[in-house]
Amino acid sequence: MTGQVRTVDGRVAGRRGQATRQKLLDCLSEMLSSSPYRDVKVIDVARRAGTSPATFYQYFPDVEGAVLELAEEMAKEGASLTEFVAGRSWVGRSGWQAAEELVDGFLAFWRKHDAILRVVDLGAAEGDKRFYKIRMKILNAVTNSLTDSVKELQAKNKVDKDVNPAAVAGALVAMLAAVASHQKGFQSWGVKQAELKPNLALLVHLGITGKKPTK
Amino acid sequence: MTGQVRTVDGRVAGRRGQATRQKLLDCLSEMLSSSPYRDVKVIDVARRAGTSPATFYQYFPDVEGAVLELAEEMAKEGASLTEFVAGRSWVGRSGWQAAEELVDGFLAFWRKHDAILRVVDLGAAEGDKRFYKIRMKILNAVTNSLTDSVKELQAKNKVDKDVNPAAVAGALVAMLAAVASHQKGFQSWGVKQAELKPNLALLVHLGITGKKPTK
DNA sequence: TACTTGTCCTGTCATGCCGTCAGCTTACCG
DNA sequence: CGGTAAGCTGACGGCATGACAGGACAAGTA
Repeated sequence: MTGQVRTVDGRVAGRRGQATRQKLLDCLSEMLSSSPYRDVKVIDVARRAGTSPATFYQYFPDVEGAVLELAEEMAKEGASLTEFVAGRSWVGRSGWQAAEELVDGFLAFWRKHDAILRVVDLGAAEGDKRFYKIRMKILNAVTNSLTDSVKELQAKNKVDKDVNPAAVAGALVAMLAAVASHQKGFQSWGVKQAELKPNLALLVHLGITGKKPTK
Repeated sequence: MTGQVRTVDGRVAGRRGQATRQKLLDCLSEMLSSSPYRDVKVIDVARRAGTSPATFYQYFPDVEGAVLELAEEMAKEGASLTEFVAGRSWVGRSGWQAAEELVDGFLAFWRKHDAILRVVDLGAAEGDKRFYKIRMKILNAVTNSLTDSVKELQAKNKVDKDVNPAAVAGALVAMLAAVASHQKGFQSWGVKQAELKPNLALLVHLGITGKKPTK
């Protein structure tokens, strides 16, 4: 599709160029993890990458542009979240297992990419369509899959008709995302990591099936 | 307690000073609603308030400092969220009503303060203890109240013993907060405002009581 | 080896925001 | 009316931004 990586002024980036570009992205990612988004400056990223601000501007229009690039990378990896939902059974013992694995996978993914996800979340909440789309891309796979699960259960009369599958699925996914980005916050309520997971799985199971899980 | 409002250099602010200070806060609030947090500059806020940057720095150490002030204001108002939970019964028909009203109140509060809440969320997620505390202050009231409700139901053997009340309450509150800040996002999944609320209430009810509501 | 070509990087510069200070104006009080 | 403290701003050094032209470098060619 897009194929070649291009600089801001239109040239195609070669081997060396792509390396510097990637190094800048890596350094930006580190900076995002260690300092507030608002304080991440082009000059700092460039310095850390052992290059100059001018070089940065050759590959990205601004900090936000580079962040979008990072986010796209992550979104690709996020496709793997689907495997925790697609084609799973939500009845009986396997339903509980599905819930547990979904929670596990979600929290792990979020923890791994927390810095960039914070920024994506902010951008999306501020109404920036580019960030919004990326957030969708990550969450859609899971949400749609869960939506289908609920619809199926509805068809079998195992879930009430007045439940809106998309609303429930979306809310559960939002819950997982929110809990994941504030994982530390739960410790101050006296909730430990290990305790959090089964309780989240319980909520997911309850939400999808309307019933308590059989463990 | 604190009593007087003070300038950065230690003087007490009088009538006129407080007015300017408040005007700066108001303008900052507007700016936060209309442009990305990263792009909110002191000079813009000052200009909008019809004053100079130097004046801004007389009352606030920086943009973040002023935002904290706004957040504190909001947190005070957030205390009113308690009324949607404290002393409510979660059994039978009134349980459903409690869930519905909690969801309603929460969404309304979030929609009203979305701009500042975005920033507080970001700050908290980035590990800034000041923002973190404010977020706590708002959510704690609701979370603790819900936690108590679950504990009560557990004491009456209406909820399983292996449920961690704090974890469930925290997760539900996080869900409400997350859904509230991405309300627009749900529309692209084909979920309308009006449909969202009852489904959220359902999830809350399921989470607290473990049972489907009787409407 | 010398020359050419296109990629890659940086020095430099105009612009604009940051954050501080000295100093001016305004309000209040005896 | 003079003193005092509050209130505001112009001005300034410092730093980030973003654009450009030109130098460094690698690879291919003769």
